[in-house]
Amino acid sequence: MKKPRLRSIDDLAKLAGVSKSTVSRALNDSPLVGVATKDKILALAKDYDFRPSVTARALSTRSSRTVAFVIDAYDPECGLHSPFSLEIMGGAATGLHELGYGMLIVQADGARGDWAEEYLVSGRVDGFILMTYENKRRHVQALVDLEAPFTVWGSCDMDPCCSVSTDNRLGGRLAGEHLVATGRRRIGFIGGSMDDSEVVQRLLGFSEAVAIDRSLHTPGLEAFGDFSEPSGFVAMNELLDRDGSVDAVFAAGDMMAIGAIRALATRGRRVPDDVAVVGYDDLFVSAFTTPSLTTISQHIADTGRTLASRLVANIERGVVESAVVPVELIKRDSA
Amino acid sequence: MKKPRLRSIDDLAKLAGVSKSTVSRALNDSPLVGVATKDKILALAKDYDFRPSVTARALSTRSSRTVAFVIDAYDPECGLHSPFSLEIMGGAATGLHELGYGMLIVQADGARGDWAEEYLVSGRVDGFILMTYENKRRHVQALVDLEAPFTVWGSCDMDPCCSVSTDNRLGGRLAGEHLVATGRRRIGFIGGSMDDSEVVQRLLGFSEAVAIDRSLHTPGLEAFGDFSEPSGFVAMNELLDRDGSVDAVFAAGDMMAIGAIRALATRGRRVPDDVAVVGYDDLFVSAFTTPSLTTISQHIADTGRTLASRLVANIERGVVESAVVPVELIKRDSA
DNA sequence: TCTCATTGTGCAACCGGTTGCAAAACCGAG
DNA sequence: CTCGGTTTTGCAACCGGTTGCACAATGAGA
Repeated sequence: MKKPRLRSIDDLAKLAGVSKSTVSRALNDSPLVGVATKDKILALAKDYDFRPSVTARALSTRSSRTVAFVIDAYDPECGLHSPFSLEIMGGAATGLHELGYGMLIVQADGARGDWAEEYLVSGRVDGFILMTYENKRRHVQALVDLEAPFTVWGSCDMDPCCSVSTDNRLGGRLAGEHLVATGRRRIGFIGGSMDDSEVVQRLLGFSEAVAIDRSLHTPGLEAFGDFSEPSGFVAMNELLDRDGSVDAVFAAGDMMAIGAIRALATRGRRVPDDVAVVGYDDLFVSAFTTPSLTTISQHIADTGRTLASRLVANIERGVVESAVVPVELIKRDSA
Repeated sequence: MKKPRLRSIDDLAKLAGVSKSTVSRALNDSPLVGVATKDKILALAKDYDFRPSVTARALSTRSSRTVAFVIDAYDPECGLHSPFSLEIMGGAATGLHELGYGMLIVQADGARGDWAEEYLVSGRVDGFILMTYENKRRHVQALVDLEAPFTVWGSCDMDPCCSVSTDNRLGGRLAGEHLVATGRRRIGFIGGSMDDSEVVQRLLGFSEAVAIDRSLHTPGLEAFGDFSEPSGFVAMNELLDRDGSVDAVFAAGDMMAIGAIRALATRGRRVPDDVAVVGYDDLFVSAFTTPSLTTISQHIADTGRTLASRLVANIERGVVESAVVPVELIKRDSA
């Protein structure tokens, strides 16, 4: 039998011999419909493969069931080129889908906060997942001003603010302890900017671990990049120039660790024999570098899902609660 | 002066002392409004920072100005873990934004084609960008059956079908020629599945280049993976077991090339001194591997933009026209 | 001054759902 | 059989835009 396409809830209503309100209620599993009627309507809907218009629904309910995943286009750590952001995004997409939400990709221009209104006020999205380091305060402020539901990756001291972050201090300590335990004597640190509290915490934890013997790490043995690979390359060279006896480095991001390894290779140092390298993030590629990278895992995919579920909780129930996902040392070949 | 938030076009109409139709036309830059009226309305809109509801607009015009970027969750080359897909996605997001479209991330389940209806029929999106290898035919067929506008990455012989691909044969030839020119004598090939026409073409071009001297490459010197890094690792080991005198490999994907390099390192072969490696794709990370990867660039970001612009052309003007983006050899350290 | 185009503007229907409220249907108890 | 209460159902308004069509205003030509 030929089944004409059902355009709207009205068509389905006619077919079932009821009113559109009843159909609407049946499709939303409302208790205000009789069981028999509901079953009949649902069977019919399934039979005709009917899909109600999400647009109409959105207009009527003033909620789009869509959120924006915002990445700062020019942020080296969080831009569209950053493997880290992209992996978080994957996790978030999965989480949102499970919760029945769609995910829109938005590239924010660091300069203007205007994107927030563009997407929220126009009703395109119900909330935001924010992925940014460099302009975090500005972006968060824009969202707070708008009273928009959002979650943000990384620690955030603003209020109200639902952040999902990891225990950076613990991560730093795990890295330091591992290097100390494997007998390293001169351990350097490569960070992102010290304006970034993530970096500060990682360094802090790292220092604690190393502090059992002050000779292991001196404050001078630190260099800073921007989380990008080339900046890790540069930073490693700086460290080597400053102190040729370095026998280990802890980099606060895997891409920088990878850059450091490249610098070491260029200067003929073997990893891990001459210099051990520990990274931070556990990117997808980090298992496949040569040598594979020992690193602190932030369980990126889980983090993405958490960002998703917290945001939905905020949108639907007004719950604003930050989360901390666990970190873990992943032992591979580089240290 | 305090500016109350304008909820709708009606509010703005009252403010301007005109009807909502006029406001609607003014905002859409219709020629049916007087210039003076239009200017006045636009000024007012700007002043009050008014954003019309995209939802209402979508309902009325039956177009969401949103497209879905579909990735096959379980496809090793195109899943959410594939750097290649993610980079294309970045390009597509940029292109779509420039064209005033939003991009929704959809993870398709290879098994069911059901996602297409879910998103199109419900009016969530106007079209699809398809990123898949393994289930390409099935997915494309689903879209064709729905008469949905879409563009697909990679060659596609189905009709109607707007594909954006690269000249794989030329790419393969460039790789082969480079290896021959640098004096390699025993050149292996690592492909994805031969069911994949991309791979077939790359091998074909490669063979042409190498054919000037049949001894350079023998049909037996081929191994196949699935574009993932571990599969490249395995394939490289196979080649080495089969013929220890291999002095070069062309891998049909960068992740496999990276896996091959790891295998070579494990077995104590130096790259490029003992064995040269050429990849395919020019991923973001390929510049940062150790050694950095010589590869065939597909200009991934441009490709993403092209996917976007073709799709929009299809949606808005019904134009279905495939595109081929140029390839280029990027010389780095691995060959 | 009167016509007739030519613009410019407004009315009202429509897009396809949701939902408050009234009314109908049903039920058991008295 | 009537009554009061509990389900079920339907009507109609609403969400916030777009657009066909009728009508008003304007200006040029006769």
